[in-house]
Amino acid sequence: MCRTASKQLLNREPGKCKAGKIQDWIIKIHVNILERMKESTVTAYDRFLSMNGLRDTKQRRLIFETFMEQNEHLTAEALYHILQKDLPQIGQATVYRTLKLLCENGFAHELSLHSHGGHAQSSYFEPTLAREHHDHLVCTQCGRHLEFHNEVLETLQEKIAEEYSFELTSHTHVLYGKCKNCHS
Amino acid sequence: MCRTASKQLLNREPGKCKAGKIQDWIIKIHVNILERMKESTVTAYDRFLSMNGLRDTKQRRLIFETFMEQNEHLTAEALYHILQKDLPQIGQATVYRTLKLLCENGFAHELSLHSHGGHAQSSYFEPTLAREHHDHLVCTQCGRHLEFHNEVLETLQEKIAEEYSFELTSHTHVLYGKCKNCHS
DNA sequence: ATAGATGCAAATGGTTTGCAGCTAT
DNA sequence: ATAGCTGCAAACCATTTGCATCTAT
Repeated sequence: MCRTASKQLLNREPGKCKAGKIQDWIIKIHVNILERMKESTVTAYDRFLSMNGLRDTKQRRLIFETFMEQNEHLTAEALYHILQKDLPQIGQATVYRTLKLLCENGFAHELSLHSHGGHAQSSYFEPTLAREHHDHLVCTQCGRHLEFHNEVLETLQEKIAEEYSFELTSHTHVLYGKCKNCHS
Repeated sequence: MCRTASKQLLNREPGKCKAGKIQDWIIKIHVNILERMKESTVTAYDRFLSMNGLRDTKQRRLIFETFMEQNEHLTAEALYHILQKDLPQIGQATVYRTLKLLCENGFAHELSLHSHGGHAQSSYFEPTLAREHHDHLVCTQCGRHLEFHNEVLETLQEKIAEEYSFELTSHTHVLYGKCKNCHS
């Protein structure tokens, strides 16, 4: 049982044999890395504030921390509702202003996951943090969204940009369709 | 001179030699194909109207024709201004309504080329017509946009969708960066 | 003390909608 | 005749902004 390929490592119960121990280490290291990243993000945030003469206010700090804890993207409105639990008098404008600030400084980025125009539809925000870059699959029926990442695709994009002498800074890539549950 | 590679065919003056003649034919055929496509689009439009009990009004026809002549994507507003020259009393609402109708029925599609949220920014529309599918490169500095098409990328998207059991219907793929002129 | 941040309410602006009158069928 | 269209103006709605007030520095 302990001879199984490393591929299967992560499906095992920990501590059962040497492989189990290795798995424990891996998990420990992983958690550690995440912790460090979080720490360094907070540090980066502090440095960012002081370097730009921006004030460390109660609401700004709370928005930053609450937002960074999210591992799913969410709308400004949704974040606002979460924040209200901790600080009832917080204003929507402050949330929007702070989110914008975070986006402009690499702590967050904004996504438009709606397939097409219509009434203004709210955009989503996600923390840049420890998360790898990813793009999205959106179900046009139930609205569910999945994330995907494909290295070949990323490389391809860079090549295309190069071909047109573009200095690539970001991209939007959303695939729309019907998800497993929604196409009969 | 007539021995040049076919690659160079299109840069030559027509009718100078055999290759010139071939070029003339190619152009003729190409124009012909475009004509036919245009014709069949108009026919499809007529059929679409009658099959759905929709009326063939002056404004609807004009919007359709004017829009289909565009070979660059444009905003509803821009189209509205063009239309006003031919039919001054036309209303924005009619333009929006018709554009929506065209999108819903495969004659047009809508693009959001703005990198990120902010105030509602207008989306672009482009005729489906004879144009191949393409995606966009947008310069975040000067706003210029280029089109690109990459078959590998398209195939890759299909594979990704398949991997997640998604029935793909459309996608948004925009690369943002600085164009040749804008990055010093 | 004071530049900067906040909360409120009003403004924005692309797009949609209600409605009374118009027009293809 | 009548169901569908149109133009107008008002409504929508996510986001931004002006401003008086508050607060980190």
